[in-house]
Amino acid sequence: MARSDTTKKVTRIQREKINIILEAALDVFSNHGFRGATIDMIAKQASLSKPNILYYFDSKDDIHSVLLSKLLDKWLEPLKVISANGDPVDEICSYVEHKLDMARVFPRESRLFANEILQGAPRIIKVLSGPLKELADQKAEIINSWVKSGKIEPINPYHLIFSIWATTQHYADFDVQVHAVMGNKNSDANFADAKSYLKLLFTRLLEPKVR
Amino acid sequence: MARSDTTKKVTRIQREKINIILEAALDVFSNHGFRGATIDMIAKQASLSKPNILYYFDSKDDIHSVLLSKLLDKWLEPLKVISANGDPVDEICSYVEHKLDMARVFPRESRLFANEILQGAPRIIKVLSGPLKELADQKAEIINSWVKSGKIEPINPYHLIFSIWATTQHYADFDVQVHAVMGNKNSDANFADAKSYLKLLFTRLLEPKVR
DNA sequence: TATAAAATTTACCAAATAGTCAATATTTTA
DNA sequence: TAAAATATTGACTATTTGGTAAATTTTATA
Repeated sequence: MARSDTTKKVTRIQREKINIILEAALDVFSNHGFRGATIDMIAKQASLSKPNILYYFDSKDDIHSVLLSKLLDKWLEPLKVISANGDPVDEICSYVEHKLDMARVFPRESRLFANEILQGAPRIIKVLSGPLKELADQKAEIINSWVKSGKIEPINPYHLIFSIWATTQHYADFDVQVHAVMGNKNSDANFADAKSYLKLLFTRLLEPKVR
Repeated sequence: MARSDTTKKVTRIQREKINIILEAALDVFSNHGFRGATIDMIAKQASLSKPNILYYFDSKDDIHSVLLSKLLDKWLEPLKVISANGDPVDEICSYVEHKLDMARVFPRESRLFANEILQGAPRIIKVLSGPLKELADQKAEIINSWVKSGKIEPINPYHLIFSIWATTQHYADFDVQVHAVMGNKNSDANFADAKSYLKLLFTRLLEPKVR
């Protein structure tokens, strides 16, 4: 059991070192995947010794789980914000914007998540088919109600959600490819372009046509 | 050097075993990533002994490179088909359809590619910034010409391409998440729904508006 | 400031894993 | 069918890696 797990109060050093380790581990896990990462790599990145890392965390798995569970809250949050009351196209576009900002600001978290899903999501499959599914179901219902009331064009709400996830996370998960294709262009300008493109994409899809 | 590398002619057994090994390796690499895969796993999947695998391939890296280079041809091909002469919306929709079919029929290849990109594309970065970029540039030019001639609405062609890649490959790379959210629904029906959704998405984006 | 608690390190171990090699078995061919 | 070429395997090595234990150093506290 790691030192920090005891019921005793957390010291200043524990707080600091745990943060340093998690920060380093996020770097390493997001760039190499779980199996590609080693405790030594994390230790080097954190400028700590390997046994010192294992003084704060039980195991490599332990560090990874802590990162994943911290991530999940952050990851599901933007979807929760979608409200049945707002203007449908605005609500969806805000969601797209929010998700793209996350990809820009938290690319490591996005890749950590992508790595986990790609390997079959062994550690978070229950969250996916539990809380995530419930949240998606709930928002799909809202979207369906917008369709029924004619506020947006008829679409499959689940595939709408998937396409938002896919297009936004792409800029974090596949950024190497994006940069290779776009050349050495300014990354911020690139994100700005992506944002207006995606807002257009989803606006055109949803905006009710004049009949 | 692997037996099969010599200049002598390839025997029946070599041809068969190499295929068996590559097939098994595709399974293992696509599900576990390069570092997560072991030669023992590939050997077990192929029903061969580990030294026997290494009789046909120099190393784990060697197997992986062969898979990657086989994949790249297949992966770039659909984009090549886009022609300046066809109807723009049809051309793009055919491409979307083609890419989605690839995700359905070759999910392992898609995940192999995704794994490689996620880890920074160390082995294929040159292909991305070389042939892939050139191909994308070429097709972007075609798309721009469509915009100029008013055949499609103005959009950034690179982000259009990215969004097609992202939305189609999502169904292979993130299929665990897709299935978790969609429940135990029939996978074929799911792909059919995705296809009509995506065709709608890109048609609405591109179709010139009546003015 | 002396003592207790916390933090860190050095030196390990055991398991996993990539890859080798020589011996053996099988297949092809002259 | 005998010899040559090819294919397969068991036993092995070296390295990497997750993790441990005990000794030492640093920090907090009475």
